[in-house]
Amino acid sequence: MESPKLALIDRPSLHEELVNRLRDLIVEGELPPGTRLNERVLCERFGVSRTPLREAVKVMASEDLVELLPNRGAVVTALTEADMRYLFEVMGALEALAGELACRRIDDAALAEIRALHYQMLLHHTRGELPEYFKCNQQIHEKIVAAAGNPVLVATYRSLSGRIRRARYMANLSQERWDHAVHEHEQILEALTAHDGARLRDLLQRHLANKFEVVRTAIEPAAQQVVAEG
Amino acid sequence: MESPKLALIDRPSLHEELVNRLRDLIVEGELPPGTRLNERVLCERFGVSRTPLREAVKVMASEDLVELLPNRGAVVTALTEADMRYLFEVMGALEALAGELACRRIDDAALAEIRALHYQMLLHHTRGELPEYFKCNQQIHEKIVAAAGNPVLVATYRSLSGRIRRARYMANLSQERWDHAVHEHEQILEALTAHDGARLRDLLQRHLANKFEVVRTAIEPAAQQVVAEG
DNA sequence: TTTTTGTATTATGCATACATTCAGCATAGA
DNA sequence: TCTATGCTGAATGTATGCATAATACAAAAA
Repeated sequence: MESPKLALIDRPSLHEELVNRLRDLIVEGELPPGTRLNERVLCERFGVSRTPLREAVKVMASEDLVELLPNRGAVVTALTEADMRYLFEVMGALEALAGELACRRIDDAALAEIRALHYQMLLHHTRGELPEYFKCNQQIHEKIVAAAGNPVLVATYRSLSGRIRRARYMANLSQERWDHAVHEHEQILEALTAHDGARLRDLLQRHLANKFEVVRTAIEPAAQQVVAEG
Repeated sequence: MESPKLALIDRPSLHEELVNRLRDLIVEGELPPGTRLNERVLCERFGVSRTPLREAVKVMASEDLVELLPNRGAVVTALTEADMRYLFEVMGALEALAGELACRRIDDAALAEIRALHYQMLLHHTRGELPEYFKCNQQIHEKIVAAAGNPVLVATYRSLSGRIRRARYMANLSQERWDHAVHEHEQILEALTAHDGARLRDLLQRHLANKFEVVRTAIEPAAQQVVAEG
């Protein structure tokens, strides 16, 4: 009698929980780039001691979410336009790979899920509900990556994606660009349905490149703000 | 008068140093997969207290070099054959991207460096010096990735590469496969010299796929050993 | 003999205390 | 008035202490 996996309670350790909480604070903009992470303040805020907090900060530093200044603690990483370009470049390659693999490996259930998300996204588009649109959009991309059936790919993608999600929150794209993005998603769904790996690869890579353009214009004012604060 | 960067002494913090040391121990096989990391033992070994050691372990866990068992510490991650395949799949995509970008962005100096490494590698091949060959090989791939001029790509590649380097150490490839790998490298250098991005992309991706086959056969006995220990 | 339960030991998780470094400010000298 | 130097406070880096969870072993019961 051994079916342990189901009953396993995985209570996340404190430092893991802190990584998540801190990541959220950064993504949601409560800790904008350049902010210094004061240990005492954060300890009081979360009601924990310094040890797990510091462990969390170190992990976040290894993920480039914060930067460690020797003897001066950690500051939230500020993404320059160049950094964004680098990130999108790599994510483009990862999504391209994901698309190609997904076309080979995806099953009908997963395809149906993505299709459902797609039409829900279309709805949000016609209603002009930008945040909900972004959410669906993000989920579709994650599902495609997941459909590739490669856990390393998923983890790598998620890590990079987490670093630009902050920029997504402030993205305010024009109606024209929005329409175009939706059109690209139509094509993406077509290619995936047809299991046309080569086409999906190209579509996703170009889609990412366009997305970068959107974000690029969006972060410019924010970048200036950071400079002003620094 | 502000040219500070040159004089900056960046003494790596203790936990960073520990990450490097521990990583080396894992890569060199002194801490084989499945080994439990006993904090007290490691603290005595490195002459540090538990705090920085624990920070290092948490960072390594976020890089999947070790696995955290709640209340039972960390164990060195055991790579299954499937894990290796996943890793090579993603690294193949990254190297493919690197190759394409490198053809566009590489300068003559970097190209000359890679060429020098290449011929040194050939020398080690003809002399049958496997470890030295691996070293040159690894450096060539890293240089190509670096030539792509994308720091995110470099960091991502390095992280994944670090996880399979252990397997490389025990790889014992046949003369036939070795000759073939060298031949592939000849073609890689050709494509890079010709700045033929599309070709280099294909070459690198196939090269990685072949490399996986080599490593795959190499890790089988090791995998069984892990099972026996567990 | 096998299984189960209780106890002791050990190691981890978290909290706290000590040491060191850095930044800010004030003061003294030019 | 401006600059440089020394001091003070505060925050980080490191070490250690305490509580708890897990493992191993032993003993008892089936």
